[in-house]
Amino acid sequence: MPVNRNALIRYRTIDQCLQNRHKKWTLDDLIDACGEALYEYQGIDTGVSRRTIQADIEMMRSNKLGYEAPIIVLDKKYYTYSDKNYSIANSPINQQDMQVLSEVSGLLKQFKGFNHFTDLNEMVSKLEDKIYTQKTQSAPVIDFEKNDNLKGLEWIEVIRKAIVARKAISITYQSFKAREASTFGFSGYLLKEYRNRWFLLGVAHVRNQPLLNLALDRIQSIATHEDAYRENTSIDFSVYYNDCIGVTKSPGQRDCEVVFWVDAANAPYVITKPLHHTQKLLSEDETGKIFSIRVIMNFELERELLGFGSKMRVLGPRILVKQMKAQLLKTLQNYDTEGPTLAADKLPLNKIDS
DNA sequence: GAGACGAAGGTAGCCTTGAG
DNA sequence: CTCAAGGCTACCTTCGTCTC
Repeated sequence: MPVNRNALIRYRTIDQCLQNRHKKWTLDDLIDACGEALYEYQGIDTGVSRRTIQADIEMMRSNKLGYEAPIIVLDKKYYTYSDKNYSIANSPINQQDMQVLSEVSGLLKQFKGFNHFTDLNEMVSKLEDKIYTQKTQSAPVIDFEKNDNLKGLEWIEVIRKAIVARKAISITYQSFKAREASTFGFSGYLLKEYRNRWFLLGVAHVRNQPLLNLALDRIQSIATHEDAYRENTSIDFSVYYNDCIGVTKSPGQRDCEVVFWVDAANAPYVITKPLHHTQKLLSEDETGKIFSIRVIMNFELERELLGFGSKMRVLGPRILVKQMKAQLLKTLQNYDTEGPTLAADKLPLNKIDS
């Protein structure tokens, strides 16, 4: 909504007049006050018409500028605010913005409960907390895990725009394994967050290239690309990650039943925060509980399970048990045998050591 | 950089409506 | 009858774009 400078001067003047409750303000008083203000700030000495001030009051009363000023007329001629604390200058962000945020928050709420929209729950809570903070000017009451220093966050917006506009992009990328960065055309389909790290799924413009998963922190630059966007015709991303923990997944990989035991003290953590939405409780006794999940075997699954250390034992499938054993043996060896060390004077001094 | 031009938006004036 | 509110429209101003 375009508002010119003169109009803003008039709104502020009317606001200041109506805040001064020692004087009774008629329409003519407001016209005079606005005329004076325009002369003072803009050198305009032609005054301002009755109709213009009426329109200004109407505009201030409306929500078009987010003011919704409670202007009332007493005794058929005296203008005042019904709320003596009201001022158009009080809004930390304008009320229209607030309303838009509230509406968006309400809209996102509708998606709560759908599995593939679970990420939105978090966003809605963040949004609501932000809005609450703006409304009350108090400190946030929800603190979310975040890592502002994470590399690659700057690419999120440019990638999101490219996906929405269905435009191919040119990405310069260097994986942790690669010695040198390479540049290629890319059609992005999905931005995905896992454990505070962002990934981009799509296809590189190389012949017969399968679906590729790029970590945003390894992207060095993004530019526009002349190639036509390659549409995603085969993958339904709303269910693509349903059989998987994390983001690592190769095409054609089949899920399997992973069975694991968790000790009695830690089982409640697994019950209240399931490793996967397919998690089932198979059996329990006083020592612990046995669960199963149906997922594909990948790096993230292994890492998740290893994270429980001695509190968990994988029971199946056999190949995973073997892998876990091998990893844990290697972990033990890392502590037992001669390995990398840090000179004593470089070690941080912790109270707990002394 | 200056001037011409058109589009968009702002303002004024006239008018009607409706409440008290 | 008075006055606030608001619809309609002509005119004015401002701003961006184009051309020289």
